[in-house]
Amino acid sequence: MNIIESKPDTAALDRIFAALADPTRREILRRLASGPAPVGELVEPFDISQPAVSKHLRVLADAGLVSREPRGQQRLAHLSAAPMRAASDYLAEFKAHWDARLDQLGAVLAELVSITERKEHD
Amino acid sequence: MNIIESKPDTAALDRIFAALADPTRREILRRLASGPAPVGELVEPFDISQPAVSKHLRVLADAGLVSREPRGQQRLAHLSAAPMRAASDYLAEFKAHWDARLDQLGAVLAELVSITERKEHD
DNA sequence: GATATTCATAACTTAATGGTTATATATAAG
DNA sequence: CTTATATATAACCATTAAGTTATGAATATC
Repeated sequence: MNIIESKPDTAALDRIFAALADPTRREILRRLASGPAPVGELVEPFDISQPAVSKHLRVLADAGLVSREPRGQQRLAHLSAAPMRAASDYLAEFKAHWDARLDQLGAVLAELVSITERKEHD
Repeated sequence: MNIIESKPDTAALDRIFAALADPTRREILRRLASGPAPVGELVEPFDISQPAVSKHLRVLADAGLVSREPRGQQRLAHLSAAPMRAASDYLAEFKAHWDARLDQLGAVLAELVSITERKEHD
């Protein structure tokens, strides 16, 4: 079986979605999108302790969403967005359904067209 | 502020991602993608109790991912995928980062910068 | 080498999650 | 009207999660 096309094992999706379910972690990811940062810098914007941020970073790293790079006495966190693709691919399976209202709209339009056509045939 | 373009409040994203973080719930959603189903039918494929499934359905409903329709003595669960769009939109912010080649390029550039800086300090 | 800085880890608390069994409620069927 | 079926809810248990404070380990600085 082709690794490239294989579906991600569900445990990986578990970790990715769980990591994304926390607003602090999403903020951290957003910050990292603009470049790597040491832990201290990631603590600043939040009203939580440094160990709390370190724990969030561990959750993100376990999900594969950040990598760590020792840099002197600090440890830079890098965004590693690749696993998000698995999450995005999962959601894409439902795209057809979240356009359902468009489908409904389509039905309404079809009905209107139908009515219009009937009128035209009067 | 335009409701249509407003970003989803973070609590909504919390619930959506958390709902998606459980493999049983993802299986339920996949089943519902092929049409509404009563609770009993959703229990069958799993080795867990009916109340457990009812609780999963409540989590999914709280996230807006399923709606319930009483139908006689059963309660049909319908997929309601619209909120997934918010999750998908969130992930889309990172698309530029999850391309593997861009990641590698980024790493290479970082390395070059690192080397350059070291040289500058010589 | 002593001290400061940066971060991780340990130990703990509280709350949330996912499961269970037992039971209640509502509708359907006899 | 009684009984069966479908589902929800309650009460409980074990595990995980998110936070805390205290402390340890590694690196930088004086």
